[in-house]
Amino acid sequence: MAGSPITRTTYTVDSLLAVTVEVFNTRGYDGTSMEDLSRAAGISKSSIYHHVRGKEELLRLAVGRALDGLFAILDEPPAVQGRPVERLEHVVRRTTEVLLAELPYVTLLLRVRGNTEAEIWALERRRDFDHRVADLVRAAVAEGELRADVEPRLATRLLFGMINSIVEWYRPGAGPEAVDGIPDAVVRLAFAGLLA
Amino acid sequence: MAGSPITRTTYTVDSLLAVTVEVFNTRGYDGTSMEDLSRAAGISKSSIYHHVRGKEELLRLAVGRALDGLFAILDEPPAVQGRPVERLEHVVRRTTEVLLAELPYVTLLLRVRGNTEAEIWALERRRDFDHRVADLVRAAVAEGELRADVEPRLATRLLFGMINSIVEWYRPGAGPEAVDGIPDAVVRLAFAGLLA
DNA sequence: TGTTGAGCCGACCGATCGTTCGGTTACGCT
DNA sequence: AGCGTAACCGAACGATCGGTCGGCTCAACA
Repeated sequence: MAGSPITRTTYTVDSLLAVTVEVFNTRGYDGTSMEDLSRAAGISKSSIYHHVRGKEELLRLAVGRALDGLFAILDEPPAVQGRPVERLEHVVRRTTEVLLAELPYVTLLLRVRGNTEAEIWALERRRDFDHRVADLVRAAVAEGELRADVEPRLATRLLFGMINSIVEWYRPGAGPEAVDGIPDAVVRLAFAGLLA
Repeated sequence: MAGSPITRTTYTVDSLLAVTVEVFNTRGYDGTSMEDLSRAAGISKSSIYHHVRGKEELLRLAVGRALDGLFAILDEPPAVQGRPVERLEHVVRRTTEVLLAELPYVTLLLRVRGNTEAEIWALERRRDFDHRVADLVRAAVAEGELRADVEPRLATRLLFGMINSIVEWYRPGAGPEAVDGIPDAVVRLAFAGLLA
């Protein structure tokens, strides 16, 4: 009932967004001009305005997609039932997986600083996500499952700082097997540390 | 032989740089106009060009300062002698301390993406730093002091991703005692993990 | 006290910014 | 075949960009 089964040469909002996010991530949002986008998309600058209201809407759509993926994790069954430490491990592993699956969108999300209205909205949703994870860490500490000599809020920040830093260096390419090792490594280092 | 001992109301390159870096960090480098800088510094736009060649030189000076602080760590005695795992722990702790001490400059450094010449130069120096730390991790693994089931390069990236993420949330204010806890927490989580 | 230059200024430059607008093309539907 | 409109275009808009220029001010010094 949707798109034609034949060749598709025209842009949808989604396919335009995919091109846009790549440019945003390499040039930076402020460093990207609408002409940069038009050149990357292969259509004229003014044609972009046929699909979206403007530059900031492209940003809002992109970070919204990343946030939707991350928040969906918190509603997955293993994230809402069981021992807190196991729920936390699930969230940690799945967050890493979603970050890798939606890499360009999450990358853009993590670079938002809050200068425009869309960015402030994204920061608020991110903070909400962080708070819900911090609650999980607190619960695990209360159960005696996690060390109590590091503040839960601080531990949460460092933990997700580690996960989020993946966007700084990971580039897909080799194959799907390269991805699989990363969530495991994250969970191991996060819970058991570097020491042998 | 240097500056007059009396009141100083005029700008030096350093004091101008301090103002500049704050603006760069809140607005972003591309999002900061020279008029933004002139407004924050309280002098006219053209006066800035009396102190520096232009916008990019301000960026180069700022990230250079951050890099100098980080590289100095690798030359400290505890970083060059002793068991690899102890040398690594020293580098981890000191990197966290330098990051906190030079917070605005390191923050700016970590946001560089490599679009201008100054940014490419900064990225190259960062990569050099990372490689030297990764060598340390490899040495510790070879000695059997660190777990061997996570690739040294990956472990290094995640470890320093955790440290570097501090710039995303830490804001000085409360007092010096708030800072002291962070390097300890980083070392504990990095080497021993979250588990109780 | 006359001179010098560091420090600063307003006015202005060409280029580029995000956006708008009127108009053209070509495909889907009847 | 003919119509409607999604998709696209070139040209231009005012605003703002980073940077330049000639000149002003005033403290330091000979």
